[in-house]
Amino acid sequence: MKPKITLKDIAKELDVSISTVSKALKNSKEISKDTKDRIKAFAKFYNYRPNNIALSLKNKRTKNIGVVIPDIVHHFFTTVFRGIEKYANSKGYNVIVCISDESFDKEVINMEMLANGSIDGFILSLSAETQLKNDFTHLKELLDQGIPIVLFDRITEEIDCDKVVLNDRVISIDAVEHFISAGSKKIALITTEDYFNVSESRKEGYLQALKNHNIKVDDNLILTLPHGLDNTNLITEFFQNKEIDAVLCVNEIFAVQCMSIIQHFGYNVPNDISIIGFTDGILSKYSSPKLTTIAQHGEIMGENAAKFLIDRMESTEIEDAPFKTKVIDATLIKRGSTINK
Amino acid sequence: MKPKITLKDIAKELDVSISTVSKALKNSKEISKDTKDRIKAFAKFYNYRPNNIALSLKNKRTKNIGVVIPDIVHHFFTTVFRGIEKYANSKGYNVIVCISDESFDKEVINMEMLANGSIDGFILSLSAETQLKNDFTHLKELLDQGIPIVLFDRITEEIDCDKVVLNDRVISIDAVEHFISAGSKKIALITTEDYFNVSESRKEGYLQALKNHNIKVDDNLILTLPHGLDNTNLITEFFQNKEIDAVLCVNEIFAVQCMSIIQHFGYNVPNDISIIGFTDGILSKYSSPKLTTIAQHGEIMGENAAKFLIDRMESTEIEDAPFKTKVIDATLIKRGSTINK
DNA sequence: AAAAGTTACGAAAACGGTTTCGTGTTGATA
DNA sequence: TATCAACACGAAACCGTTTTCGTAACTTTT
Repeated sequence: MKPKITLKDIAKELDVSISTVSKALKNSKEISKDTKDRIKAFAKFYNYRPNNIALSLKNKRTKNIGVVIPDIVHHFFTTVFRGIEKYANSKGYNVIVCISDESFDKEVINMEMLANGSIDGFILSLSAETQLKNDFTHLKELLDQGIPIVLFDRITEEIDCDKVVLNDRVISIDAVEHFISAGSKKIALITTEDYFNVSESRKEGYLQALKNHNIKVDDNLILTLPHGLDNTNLITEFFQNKEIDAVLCVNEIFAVQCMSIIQHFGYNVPNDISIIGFTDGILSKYSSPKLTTIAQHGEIMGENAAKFLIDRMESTEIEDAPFKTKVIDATLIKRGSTINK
Repeated sequence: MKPKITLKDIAKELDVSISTVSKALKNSKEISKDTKDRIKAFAKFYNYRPNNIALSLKNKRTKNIGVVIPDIVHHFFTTVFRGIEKYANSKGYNVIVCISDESFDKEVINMEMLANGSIDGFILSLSAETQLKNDFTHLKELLDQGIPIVLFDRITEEIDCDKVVLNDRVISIDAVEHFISAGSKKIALITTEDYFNVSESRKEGYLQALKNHNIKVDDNLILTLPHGLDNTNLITEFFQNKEIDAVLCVNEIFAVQCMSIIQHFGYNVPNDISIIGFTDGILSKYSSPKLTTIAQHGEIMGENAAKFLIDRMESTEIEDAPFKTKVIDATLIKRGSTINK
């Protein structure tokens, strides 16, 4: 066991001062070539590496980013996280993850914990509870302290900061129009309770598309599911005694559940009923038929969020740049669960 | 914008020394009640929180854990991670994640980066490349420096440290015996290349079970798939012109791919061919029929790994405790893809 | 009233770096 | 030979804590 070596150790061993060692290792021309060579050789031999903590304290920056997400066992968030990690790493940053578990308190506690010096900035997607409570004082306080925040996907208008979102509304219109162009008229929507701004936008898009094509909205064709339960029965019920020829689902789980139920009733997907889901995850790729889905490009969202944050943290401008919102274009990936002309 | 307040700020403002402030906030009885009250009130008002970095430097411990996993967009690893995060958080630790992306170099670089003071210990699952190269010098060096490491799932015998693994071999035997007890005789195995020790153990279990029941091993019934490609064609080919009545797959993707292909051939699952896969993820739950799977209890593995690490880091024993290996019992979850008596 | 013990606080070192500034020694210049 | 710049290095401050130790100013004991 050989403990980590410090500047002090090197200085003592070579009988020079700590400052000389520090300068030598940074190749300062204040130090003679001879001394530099001695010190460098010694440092290399003992595998000297500067202590990150000491550097953080000195530089008042940790090169750590805090990422707070509601869930990690979730395809979309993991892809976003991968994008964040990738970009951050390429810029020399490390990523500390906290999972809010959809809880307001956990979100607050974790962020306060990290804000006391552990990180230089946050990337965050709001927990369900936070969105429900509409309480963002914790975010405001952090911004007040000068800690930059980037919100993605589950954002709020209440907070002025950089944001990365999907064009949920527009892509929903596209999806519904994809149904319509194949002749569908009775288009259903399966969504979650509205306090998620993303669900809201998707519903808006759905309604807008119907309106654009003079299709009357039928509230019976909209199913709003509660959060976190097994919804199989509700969905089964929903499809009974209804004429439906297409379904837009706000996630791929609903989509694949629909598909099972529909097929179980003896209908054919896509010929009798077409399906589109959000999230181009593993379920969509391995179902049969494969699901037509809306790819959210989580990795790109993550990269963009990380870039926003790092740019802001590293900006030396006296005047802070205005906050930006980046809209990522979702893509409709046409596969076997829809009729694609 | 109100920047973070420090002990020094409080001291100057209240005209006392820094040490007095520090002691007062820790409720030291060296300080008079009057002074303590003044300082506490002031600190509370300005929302004073000690700086984590300064504490880390002083205490020589960061309360950060480094987690290095090959992939994050992967059900098993995310569940393990959730377990780690949960337990670590409950003990006041934060988690820094690095994704090795199955690359040896990334694994090495990330770990060396973090080892310079950023973390107190590692939890790690080896990258594919590392297992292939069989080069563990980076781990040995870290252990040499006194940094504790816990390995999970993708481990190696070469390194002496705490480990958390699944009883892959035994559960594979159980799975195959579940097939046999339903009358299956022609049992196939679909696995990945062998440098994953987990695949190896699963194959051993498969072979052992056949042996136990005097079933002759047929190499044609074992399909070894390369890593990272679309294997649909290989699997389709595999099933052609063969008598197979059961398939054990080392992951749920293979399992669900098999099921699609089998059903596409017009066979019934489970009546004609039964299927069992590893990983009780989203695919297994939402396929039809639902997959009989081997639940790996990732969350429990994660909790155990975190507990091992934190116990070791916090142990004050002079003599280090011997390294332990915790075997997590997998569970066979019987669902629709097998005949369950 | 002198000695001893409390009380309540401050000074300073330490953690491991970086960086500014000062300074003794050299060699070149006037 | 006195002056000055260049060179090569060290001292010390600083980042924000904790903690040991020293010490005035009282209070208590004898």
